[in-house]
Amino acid sequence: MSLPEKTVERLSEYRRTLLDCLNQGKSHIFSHELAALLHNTAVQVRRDMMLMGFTSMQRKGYAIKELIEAIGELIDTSEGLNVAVIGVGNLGRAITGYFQGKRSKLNIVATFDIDPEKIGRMIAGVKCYSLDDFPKLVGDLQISIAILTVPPEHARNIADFVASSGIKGIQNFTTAPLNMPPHVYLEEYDMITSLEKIAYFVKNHQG
Amino acid sequence: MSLPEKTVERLSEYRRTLLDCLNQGKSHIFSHELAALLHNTAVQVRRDMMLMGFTSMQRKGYAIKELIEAIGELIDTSEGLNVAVIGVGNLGRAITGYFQGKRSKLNIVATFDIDPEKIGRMIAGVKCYSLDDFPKLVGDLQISIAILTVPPEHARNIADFVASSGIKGIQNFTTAPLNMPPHVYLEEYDMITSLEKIAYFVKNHQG
DNA sequence: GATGTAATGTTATATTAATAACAATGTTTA
DNA sequence: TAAACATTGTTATTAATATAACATTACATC
Ligand SMILES: NC(=O)c1ccc[n+]([C@@H]2O[C@H](COP(=O)([O-])OP(=O)(O)OC[C@H]3O[C@@H](n4cnc5c(N)ncnc54)[C@H](O)[C@@H]3O)[C@@H](O)[C@H]2O)c1
Ligand SMILES: NC(=O)c1ccc[n+]([C@@H]2O[C@H](COP(=O)([O-])OP(=O)(O)OC[C@H]3O[C@@H](n4cnc5c(N)ncnc54)[C@H](O)[C@@H]3O)[C@@H](O)[C@H]2O)c1
Repeated sequence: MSLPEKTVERLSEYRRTLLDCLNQGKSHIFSHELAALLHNTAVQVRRDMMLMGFTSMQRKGYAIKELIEAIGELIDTSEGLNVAVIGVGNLGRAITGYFQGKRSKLNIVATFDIDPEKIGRMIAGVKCYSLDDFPKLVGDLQISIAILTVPPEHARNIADFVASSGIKGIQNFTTAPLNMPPHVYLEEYDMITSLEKIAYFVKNHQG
Repeated sequence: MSLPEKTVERLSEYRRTLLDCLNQGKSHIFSHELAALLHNTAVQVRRDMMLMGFTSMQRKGYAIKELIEAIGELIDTSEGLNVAVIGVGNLGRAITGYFQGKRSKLNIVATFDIDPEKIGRMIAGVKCYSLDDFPKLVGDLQISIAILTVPPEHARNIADFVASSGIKGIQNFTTAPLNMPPHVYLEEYDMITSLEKIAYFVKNHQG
């Protein structure tokens, strides 16, 4: 009953692009226009619209404002989702800083570390807590998503700990593959692998 | 003729895991052992082995050292591939710093920016050049892959510029979707989209 | 009002990837 | 040596995703 993963990804991208269009004063957009802005195809756009049950003004294209709202209905929760960053090193700091200032329904409300130098301080605009306080703060701050940017050798233990504290989703930037229970939605991004894949296809000159 | 993308990704992960195994003194590994370390299945491992044409010691498992080398044959080039980071902000610095110290066949040999404060200095251990010098340095330093971490509003122009200078692969961390000619292998990772996807599946409680 | 057209919504097909099925092979043990 | 077993390599099936095909709609124009 839920949308395909790839469609959800595209909806997120559609929305961001549509917000730009709205700011430029556009009120409607054709499937092929949106497709061109995102380097995919008009058919794909229309198919995604169909899957989410959104229907156009016949012959006028899709109403941008309404579409943005419809995507929001699917992706956002009314109060927003609170996010924690675990491990405030170089990457964790970059991510935390990046999200500050972006007003969205995803708010980084806390960071966690074990380095006493960092605990208690504001890091990239967000308070850093001891990881020991995580279970308590999950409840207090209504945290539902954790971004994992700790050293890879600790990733598994920390992920298990975090998951057992009631988190619903994890974004793992560590190179250590995780194994989560089914009630925790896990998304992994392995930067090294991603680059090595590029290397492979560059080497085997796919073009 | 070339391997499926997903297989290439897994090969990279296999190799990293296998290196750990080798360090622990293991010489052979069964498909189900490797699978368990990576939370995928033995069948998937064997199928990948088949696709890359690697064959086991019957009943003894796969020879780890040889397998690592075989994966290297596919992914690495003998001299290694040189990489540039374009846009040395928070994310670019984190990535550059991360790759320093990792000895691998992927070397970040230069960074580029337009901020005069940064140009000419060492940033995260690598010299920062003016983007204007990029076409020249691509040749001098044999750069074949660019990591794009510039502000999204400039991403398209810079990507076009970089591609026209002879780069073979681009890793785009910008939220701006790119459109590259077929001889440039493009990999995009959109962190916002990735998180919004988690939000969607958390909200729709897939577990 | 018929005709052409530009766009949509939906069904059908093709591609890609994951999973399952299973025969073949070597190993151990009786 | 035969039977039981563990493990592999490969082929077959299923699932997920993207692409294509096409009938339908609304409107413009003659
Ligand atoms: N920096 C990058 O661009 C990059 C690229 C690819 C992968 N990664 C991965 O991201 C992770 C973080 O990378 P980084 O460069 O930020 O590393 P880092 O060393 O700068 O940061 C790690 C942080 O985690 C903290 N930490 C250590 N143990 C902890 C624990 N038990 N609980 C909570 N916090 C703990 C450390 O105090 C430190 O602040 C690593 O797993 C790395 O493999 C990073
Ligand atoms: N920081 C993150 O964790 C994060 C997360 C998601 C996406 N991103 C994306 O990554 C990109 C970089 O993010 P950041 O947080 O590092 O931003 P940042 O502002 O810290 O860094 C941007 C850098 O690009 C340089 N720059 C600007 N114009 C340039 C040009 N024309 N040529 C070369 N360099 C130029 C700036 O001088 C600066 O050093 C952005 O597109 C952002 O959307 C970052």
